[in-house]
Amino acid sequence: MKNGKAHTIKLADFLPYRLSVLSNRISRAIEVSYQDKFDLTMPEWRVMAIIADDGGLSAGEVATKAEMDKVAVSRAVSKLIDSGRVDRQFAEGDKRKSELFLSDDGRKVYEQIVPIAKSYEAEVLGQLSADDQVKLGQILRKLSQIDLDKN
Amino acid sequence: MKNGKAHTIKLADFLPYRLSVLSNRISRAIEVSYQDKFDLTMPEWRVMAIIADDGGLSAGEVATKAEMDKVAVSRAVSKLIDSGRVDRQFAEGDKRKSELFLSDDGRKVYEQIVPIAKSYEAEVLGQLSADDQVKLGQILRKLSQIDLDKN
DNA sequence: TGCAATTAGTTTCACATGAAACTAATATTC
DNA sequence: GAATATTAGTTTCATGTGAAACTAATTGCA
Repeated sequence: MKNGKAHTIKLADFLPYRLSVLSNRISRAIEVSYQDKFDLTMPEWRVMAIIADDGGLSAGEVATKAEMDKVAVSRAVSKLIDSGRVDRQFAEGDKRKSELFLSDDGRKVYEQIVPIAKSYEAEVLGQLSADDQVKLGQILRKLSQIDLDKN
Repeated sequence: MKNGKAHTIKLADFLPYRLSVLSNRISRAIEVSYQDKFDLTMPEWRVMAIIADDGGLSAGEVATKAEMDKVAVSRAVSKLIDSGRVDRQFAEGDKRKSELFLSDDGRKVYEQIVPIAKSYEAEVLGQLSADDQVKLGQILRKLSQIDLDKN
């Protein structure tokens, strides 16, 4: 996985590009499967998935957990509230802070999308041996610790 | 790397999500490093990288090689021509078909970005042992063969 | 206790992008 | 040779998103 010359690059061998193309292809396929059916974008899906796992989170906490920009979370939450899939209260101790929950509708949609999403994941993982699946998990865990800020 | 219950999902363990977050973080870091400095977007960079490797390609061929949408390639090419980094001719045998080349300016920009991009790649790969780097390459190659269209 | 700094989340503006429709050129068929 | 289908690439329109600025509420400090 080495790129030869110092001043040329082969995108096909460039790790960031390969990761990006693969990831986009997988994510896009999953998104296409639910976006029309449920009138739901990927940011909205991710917010729902975080809230389903842990009701009562603030928008800021969702942003942190989902590794999403707070603006994106804010927009997704607004749309989810408008569509009746998420309910919002404000914390008693801090009126700025929202507390987000899936509504009944939201949970129904969530529970319908989960098996779809999982079947895609299974299909992807099905390309790999059990050993390679474990290995991939380990590698992704290591890589996800990286801090690439160059300040 | 298994998600337990059939109707719930933990994003943190969901492979497509993990790939997406990791990939976006890496790609974003690289993009930030050149976009202001060179007034260049990621689609433009990718087009340049493909053309640098193989001058005289058509826009359609670039789209195929870069796994990019033809509209995105068209837009990137237009901007690269406007900024004087790419030259375009049209094929003698087919006036619809463009033939794209990096200009001198384009090649200079390209040669400045390549080491930056490679240093990010090296930093990412530096998180892994040599064995794991090889393994990751194998796994990505396998996964990239997947066809997720569900028609 | 009042004021400045900080925080939680929202909105604005400009630009990017997805989807569809379009133009011009070529290939195919009759 | 003409008409139709297809291809290469572009443009239009609507929506999403990045960056910055904003509002309201809370915290910290003098």
